[in-house]
Amino acid sequence: MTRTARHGADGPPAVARGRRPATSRENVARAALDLFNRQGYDETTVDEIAAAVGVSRRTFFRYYDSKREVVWGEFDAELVRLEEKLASASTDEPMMDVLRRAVVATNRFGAGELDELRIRMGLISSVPTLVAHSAVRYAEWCDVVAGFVAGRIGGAPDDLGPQTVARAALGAAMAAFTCWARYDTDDLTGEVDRAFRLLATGFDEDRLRG
Amino acid sequence: MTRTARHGADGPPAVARGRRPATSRENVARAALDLFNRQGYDETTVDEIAAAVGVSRRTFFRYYDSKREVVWGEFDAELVRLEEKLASASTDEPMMDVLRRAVVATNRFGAGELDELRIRMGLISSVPTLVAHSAVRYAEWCDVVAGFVAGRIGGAPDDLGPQTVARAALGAAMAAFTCWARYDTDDLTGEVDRAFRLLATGFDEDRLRG
DNA sequence: CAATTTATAGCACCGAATGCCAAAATGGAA
DNA sequence: TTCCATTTTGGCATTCGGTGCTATAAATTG
Repeated sequence: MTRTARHGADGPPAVARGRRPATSRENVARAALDLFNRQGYDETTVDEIAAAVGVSRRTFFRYYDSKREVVWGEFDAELVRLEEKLASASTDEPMMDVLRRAVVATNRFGAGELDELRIRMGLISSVPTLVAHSAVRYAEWCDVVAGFVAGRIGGAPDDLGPQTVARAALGAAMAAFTCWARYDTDDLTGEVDRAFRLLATGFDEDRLRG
Repeated sequence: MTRTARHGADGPPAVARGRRPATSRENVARAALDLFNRQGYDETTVDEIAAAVGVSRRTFFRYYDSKREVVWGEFDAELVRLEEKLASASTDEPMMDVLRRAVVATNRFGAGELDELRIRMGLISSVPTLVAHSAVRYAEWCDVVAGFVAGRIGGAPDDLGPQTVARAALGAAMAAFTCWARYDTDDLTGEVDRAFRLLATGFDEDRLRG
């Protein structure tokens, strides 16, 4: 991260020296998502976003490293929360239960955030460029889960066991998210919960039908 | 696919009219992989690949739609084989057993192919651009599996059940592949088999340790 | 006012990718 | 052989995302 203190979450407020920022990450994201939503992701150029915000193209790239990153918002923070939940869980609770509850917990959103989240997830799961980029972001998510699993069963996070669990868990989470984003169900956490319960039963065919 | 008959697999041989191709997909792939392997993917420009093959940059893009596609070789054909295996399986055999055996079967490679495959998989799982693109390719794989699962348990391929199984299965396959590509084990199918058995037992903790 | 700090704008540049058109190379028919 | 249809190639212009560099604008502090 080469981002300045202004964009980060930590550090003292540090009274504003120097020139004031012309906008904010939130502002840029709002303008960009609005354009993506109206005219499509690929049909929206960085120049247009910058113009909509009222800054230069070069400045856009100081707020977001790339056009695709805009859609991901503050995903980093969610990763940290997941890691904390997993680390603080009781070692008595079965591994897959801990995992399910942690993923469910990190994906609770207020009613006000759901609309924007649905737009974001709809884009991420349908625009090829963003589908592609999601693999990079989700790899970080996988690393967190693999680390947790390795801690539980022993061995390295890169071993087959932890890797299989982590990537399969990611698959379950992605399935829940895309189903939620596409259909009208408001119950995101419910979908996540169901997906992880299916996963933990080894995809029992009767349960899948039920 | 806007590719000409020459590159496709079907249609009559159709005696060569017109100008002869200056090279072939295989040729381009060999030259490209060699360069990727020696100097890195990002450090290799399309111009270099084209020069190595002895064609123009523009012609390179007639053999492969993009630089990243080169690494994927003839992945399409493998998809077709997977679909056939799944469709021809006995309906008596448990779903997850069918799936495991089909994936194992479509990933048997001769000793001569393994070295190149390891290079391909090493790139796919380590170069960010290719990690990203893998999501697009693997989405097609998921569609095949989700279709199979939906056929077994009823409902639409887009429903939560089939999507969860398909994406989790993909995760297991990816875990097996990356572990195989990184370590020295020559037993690719063994890794795939193990990953899918873990998946089908719901990640039993004892089995994971064993 | 001057010095320092921070953010911005603008420019040049690179590489991937696409559309377009002319030229080369081949086989077949007149 | 000559002409034509066919197919591939090559080169050019263009678009777009992304990066490095530099000058400048705006703000606080002394």
